[in-house]
Amino acid sequence: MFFGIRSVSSTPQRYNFHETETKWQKVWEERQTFKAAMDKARPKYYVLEMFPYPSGRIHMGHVRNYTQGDVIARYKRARGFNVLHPMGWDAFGLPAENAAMEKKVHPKKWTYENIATMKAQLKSMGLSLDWSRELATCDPTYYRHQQKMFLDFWKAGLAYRKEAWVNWDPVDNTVLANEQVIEGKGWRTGAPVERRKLTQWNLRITHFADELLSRLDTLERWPEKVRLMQANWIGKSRGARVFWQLADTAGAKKDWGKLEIFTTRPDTLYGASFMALSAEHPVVAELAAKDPGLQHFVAECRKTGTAAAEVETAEKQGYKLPLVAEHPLLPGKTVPVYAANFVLMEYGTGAIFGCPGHDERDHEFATKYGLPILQVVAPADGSAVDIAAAPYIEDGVIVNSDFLDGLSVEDAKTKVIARLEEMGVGKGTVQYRLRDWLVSRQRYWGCPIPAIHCESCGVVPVPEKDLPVELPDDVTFDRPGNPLDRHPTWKHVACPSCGKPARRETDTFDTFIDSSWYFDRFTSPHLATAPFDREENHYWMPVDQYIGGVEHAILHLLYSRFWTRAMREVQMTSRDEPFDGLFTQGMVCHETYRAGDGTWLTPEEVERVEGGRTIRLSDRSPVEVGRSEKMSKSKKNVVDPDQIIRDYGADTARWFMLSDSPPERDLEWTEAGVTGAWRFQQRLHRIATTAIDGLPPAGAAKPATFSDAATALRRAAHKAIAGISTDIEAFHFNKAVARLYEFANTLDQAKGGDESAQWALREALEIFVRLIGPMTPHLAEELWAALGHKSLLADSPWPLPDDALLVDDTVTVAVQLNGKLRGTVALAKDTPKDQAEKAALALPELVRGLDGKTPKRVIVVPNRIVNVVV
RNA sequence: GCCCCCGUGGCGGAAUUGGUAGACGCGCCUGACUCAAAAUCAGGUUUCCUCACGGAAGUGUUGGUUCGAGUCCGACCGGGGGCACCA
Repeated sequence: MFFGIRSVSSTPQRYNFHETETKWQKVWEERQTFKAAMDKARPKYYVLEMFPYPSGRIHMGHVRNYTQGDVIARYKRARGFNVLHPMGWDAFGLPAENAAMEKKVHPKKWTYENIATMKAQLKSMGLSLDWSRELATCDPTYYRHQQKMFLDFWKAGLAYRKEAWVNWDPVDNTVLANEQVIEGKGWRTGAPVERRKLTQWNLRITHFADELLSRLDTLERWPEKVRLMQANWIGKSRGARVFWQLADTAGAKKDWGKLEIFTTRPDTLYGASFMALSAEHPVVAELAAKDPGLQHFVAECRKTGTAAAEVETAEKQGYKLPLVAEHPLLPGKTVPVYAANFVLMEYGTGAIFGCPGHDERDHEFATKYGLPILQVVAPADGSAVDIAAAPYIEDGVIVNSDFLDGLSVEDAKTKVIARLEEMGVGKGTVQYRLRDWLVSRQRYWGCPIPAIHCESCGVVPVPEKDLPVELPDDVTFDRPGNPLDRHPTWKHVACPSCGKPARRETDTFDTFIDSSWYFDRFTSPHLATAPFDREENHYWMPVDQYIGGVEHAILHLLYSRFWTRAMREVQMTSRDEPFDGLFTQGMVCHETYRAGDGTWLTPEEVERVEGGRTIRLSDRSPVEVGRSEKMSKSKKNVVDPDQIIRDYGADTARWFMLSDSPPERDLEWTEAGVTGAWRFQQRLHRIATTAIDGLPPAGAAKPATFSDAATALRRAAHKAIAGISTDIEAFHFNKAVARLYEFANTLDQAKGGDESAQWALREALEIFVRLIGPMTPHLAEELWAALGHKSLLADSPWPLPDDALLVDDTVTVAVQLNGKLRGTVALAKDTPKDQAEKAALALPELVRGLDGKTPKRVIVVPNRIVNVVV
C-alpha cells in the first residue's frame, strides 16, 4: 500500500517536518548541545548502542536500536544526568575485502565512504549523539592501543600461540573462533567449516571461565535469557579425572603410561566396559603410524568433522586398539581400548571410559561392538530396569560397586572422588565447555598482530616504540588468500631482538577484539598516549545502559567481559564488568513478496489493491504474500530508512519504531503503521498550535483555584508524567506511546474556559511537549519554541508530577456476585470496608442477582472490588 | 534429545503483578464536510442471543488451587530461540 506515500506529497502540509527537522539539527549541532564532558559534581549516565559496521547504508534495525537509545539518552539528560552518548564505527571486517575484490575499490576507501554516508543518515535521525567522540576501529590511532594491550596480555600470559585443530572457513579463507561456527558452518559464509591443524594466536578466556560464569548472577540489569545463554556457553561441569594404566596387547612392550580421562559420572566407574579415545588423541596418532587401518579410520573421522547434520546421522564408530586399560579400582580387571569417532579431543582429556549401562552414547557403542553392559545404578524405589535394552540415566542407588553400594548418585560421586585421590589414581575437577578465543585471521582488513617471527629468537613482540604496526595501503585483491602475506616488502623486517632478517606476523586480529573495548575508548577518544585516561574512564564507565541485538549474546558480550578482565589483570583498570545494564531489542520484520516466477519482490514493487489482493506494479500480475520475516536483502523485504525519513520525517520514523511493539520483541514494519504515525505528528502539531492562541504567557502566575474541568486536565497531565516516566525507565516505550495518545486525546478535547482552564491548558501543553521530547525531539523542540520558550527543550528538565494530582477522590469499585461482575459503584477513595460493603449490597444489579438469597460472605478489597458470595 | 521464552479481538498489543479482560494504535463500519474523492471531524467495533433493555460465553487445550485466575500449579497442543556425540 503506497497510498500513504503518495498522499504525503499531494497534501498541503501544515507541519513542514523537513524544514523543522533540519533547523533543529543545525541548532543542536551549532550549540554543541550533546557534547559530553566529565563533571564530577554531577551523576553520569553512559548510554551506548552497539556501534554499526559501515556496510554502506543504515537499515531499519539501526533505526530501531538508535531510537531506543536516544529516548533513554534524552530522558536521562532531562533528568539531570551528565549523559555520554557516543557513536563510532566497527570498521574492520571482510565485507570491505569482498568489495575490493568485486568492485576494485580499496577497503579503506570503501569503508570511509560508507562511514560518510551512514553518518549523514544517522544525523538525519536527530540523535542526541556526541559526534566529537566519533571513532573508527580501522584508524591506526585506535588500533595502536589495541596492539599495545595485546602485548601486555602476551607478557601476562593471557595471549599465546598454540598448534591445534581449528575451524577453517573455505569461503573467507580464514580460521574462525568456536563462537563463530554455527551448526558446523561459518557464521558469515554459511560454508561448512573444515578442520585444519594450524599454529594460531589465542587469548586465554578460559582463565576467567569461573568468574565469567559466577559474575553473571550479579548482572541484574541484563536479560535473563542472555545470562542463561552465556552460562550454557561456558558450560561448567563437575567431575573427575581418572588415570588408567595402559597395557600393550600387541607385545610391543612399550610402556604407554597412564591414560587420563574425564568423567562427570565417577560414581559409575564400576560399570566401565571400555575406553574410548579421540581419533586425534596422541596415543592414537602414535599407534596409527604403524597401522594403515587405523590411519584410514582417523582420516574418516576427520572427514565427518563437525558438520551438525552429519554428526546427527553419523553412526558410532570405533577402532579397536592393541591396548587394554587396567581398572583403577579393580586390580586385575582390564577393559578394551578403542579409538572412537564420537570423542572430542577439545573437551576434557580427549578420552573417556564407557559405561553403557548409564549413558546413551556408550550404550549405543557397546551394543554395536558386543561389549558387556553392567548395571551399577538402580531406581531408588527398587523397580527393575532392562539395562540391555536402554541405559538407565535417572537418579538412583548405586549397586554392584563395592564400597559405593547403597549410596545415592551424589554421595557416591563425592566418596569415589575421595578414594581416587587417596589412591593417587584420580582427582575431582571442574571442566568447562568454553575454549580459548582463537584470534588469528588470515585477512588483510583487520588490526595487524604486533609480532615478529625470527629463525633464531622465535616469536618476538614488536617493540612498543614501533607501534602501531600499520597496514600497508598498496595491496592487491586479484587472488584469493591474504594480501598481507604476499605483499612484496611489508612482512620483511629485522628481528627486534637479534637484528637478523625476520618476518612479520601476517595474520590480523579477529574484529571482535576491536569491539571488545571501544566503549572504553569513548571515554577519552583522542588520547594518544594510552587507550584511555584513567580518571575519565573511571568517571564514565561502566556503560549504564547498553542496547543491541540479542545475536551478540555470546560473541561480543562475552569477549567484552573477558577483555575488561584482561585489562584488570594488567592493572589498566580495577573494573570487572563493562556493562551494567543491557537491553536486547527485537528485529524489524516485513512481509515478503513473491512474483509468479518465484522471484522475491521489494515492497516498492507491489501494491495492495481492492479486494485484498496484492499485485506487482509493473505488470499487474498477482503476487504471493509470504509471512513476515526479518528484513534482509536476500528476501528483498527491506524498507530504506532514508526514504522514510525523506517522505515522513525522522520523528515519524522514530515514533513508529517506539509504538505498538514492545522493544524486546520483533517489530512488524507496515506502511499503514507509518502513515498512522505520520498522521499523529500532524495531529499533534495541529492540536498544539491551535491551542497556543489565547494561552496565558509562559510563566504566568498559577491561579489559586481551578475549575473542575481544569483540575481534570491537570490530573491527566500529571498522571501522564508519572506513567511515562515509569514506562521509559522500564523500557516500555510502547506503553509510553499509548499514554501519550491518551493524553493527546484529552488535550484535543480540552475546551477553553475560565482563566484557570487556560492556565491548566498551558501547563498540560508544556508537559506534553516535554514528554514527547525524547521520542519526537524535532517536533517537541518546535512546539517548545512556539510556546514562547527561548531556551532549548533539549536543555530543559523533565517535568515532575504533583503527587496530590495523582490520586483520585473517587474510585470505581467493581461489584461481583460469586466472582462475576454485576456492576460498579463510585465510592470516595479509601471508603471503609463496611461502608463499601453496604454500598455494594445496595446495587440494584446485585440485588437482582441475589434473588433474595442471603450473602454467605463478602470480600472487600478497598478501592478495588467487593465480591459477594452466596 | 536437553534448556529457555511465548500463545489475549481482523491485526500490533494493554491489563496497577491474584481483583471491572481487550487500554492505546492499526484496520473496518456508520455519519458529517465535499459535485466527488483524499484529508479531517463525530460515533461504533471480542463473540453469540435480543428491536432494545439486558443476558451468556470468552485470554491455545485440559484439570487444579482460590471468594476471585490472562496472571499461580500439573498435563497436553502449537510457535520461537539457544545448545547439542561436551563424557
